[in-house]
Amino acid sequence: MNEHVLEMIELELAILIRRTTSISSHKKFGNLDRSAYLLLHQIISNGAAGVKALAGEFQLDISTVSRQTAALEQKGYVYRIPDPLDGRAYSLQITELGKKEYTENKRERLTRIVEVLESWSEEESKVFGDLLKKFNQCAIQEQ
Amino acid sequence: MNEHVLEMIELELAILIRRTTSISSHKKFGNLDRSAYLLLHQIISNGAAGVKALAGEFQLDISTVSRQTAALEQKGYVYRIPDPLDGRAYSLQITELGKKEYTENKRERLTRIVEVLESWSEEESKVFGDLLKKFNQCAIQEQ
DNA sequence: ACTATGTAATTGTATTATACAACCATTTTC
DNA sequence: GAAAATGGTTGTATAATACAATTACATAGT
Repeated sequence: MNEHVLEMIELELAILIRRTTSISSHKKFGNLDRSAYLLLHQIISNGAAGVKALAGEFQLDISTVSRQTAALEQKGYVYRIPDPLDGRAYSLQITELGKKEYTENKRERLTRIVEVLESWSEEESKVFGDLLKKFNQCAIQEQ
Repeated sequence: MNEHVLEMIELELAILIRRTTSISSHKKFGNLDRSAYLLLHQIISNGAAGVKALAGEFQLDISTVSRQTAALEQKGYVYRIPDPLDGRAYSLQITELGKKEYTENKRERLTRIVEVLESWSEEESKVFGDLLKKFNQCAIQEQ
């Protein structure tokens, strides 16, 4: 593989992440930080899940996700369903309010993306999306 | 623009950033966190620069970069050159040790990228790199 | 059946990256 | 030359995270 291409990917990823994280932390997008947003996404699209499963999904420590989900519950975005087979466990289910907040947030994020991609062709955007998705999938298979 | 494509990009970017930041902070790559790595990159490829310029480049607060560069100096990766025309200012220049550390770190990062892109064609990788770069450029023009 | 060990989750504590505000020392402007 | 602006540092607060200890329940081995 061409070294130059790899270097470009490596550098641009680093830059992307640097810039995006400095925007998103502290000046959080709407009401939800990135963690909260993705937790809600996960619960909405893959159904109720426990803390452990969510932590695994994002490669975060369970304690971190425990606090994050507690915050979501406190805001009324999710609620707990005790696991009928296991007295220790429960799963987190989305509420209407949570769905609303997620959708609102997603709209804001999309607006931002649209601005950035203003000058892109449909084709180019599609390729970019596909490759990002593929990259994420490949990345999770590693490690 | 097709809504579905935008949603995919938005989601995959969020996932990418979530995963990558949880890997890189706390389990930092080698000796350099992402900030330090990009600061060294910037100094190496664009020459000596002051704290303010570096902060602008990464959209970080000056105080943050001041501390980060102080840490780099303390480790011997950069040194200060007082600005001959302005007694308040100076620029940060890379040292041999800094260059070495950067190169070493870059190699580790590349190794990781190579693993992820193992199954990708050269062509696909190139397109991905180009689009990432374009995305970053477009993103900086906004905002 | 009882004890061991394992496991889902929470809570305590420490660290790190960050921002904002106050400040210091110069430089520029009027 | 005084006032305002500027480059940089330091104090302080916050947020996200990890790791360790703990709690409460579950499972396995004898």
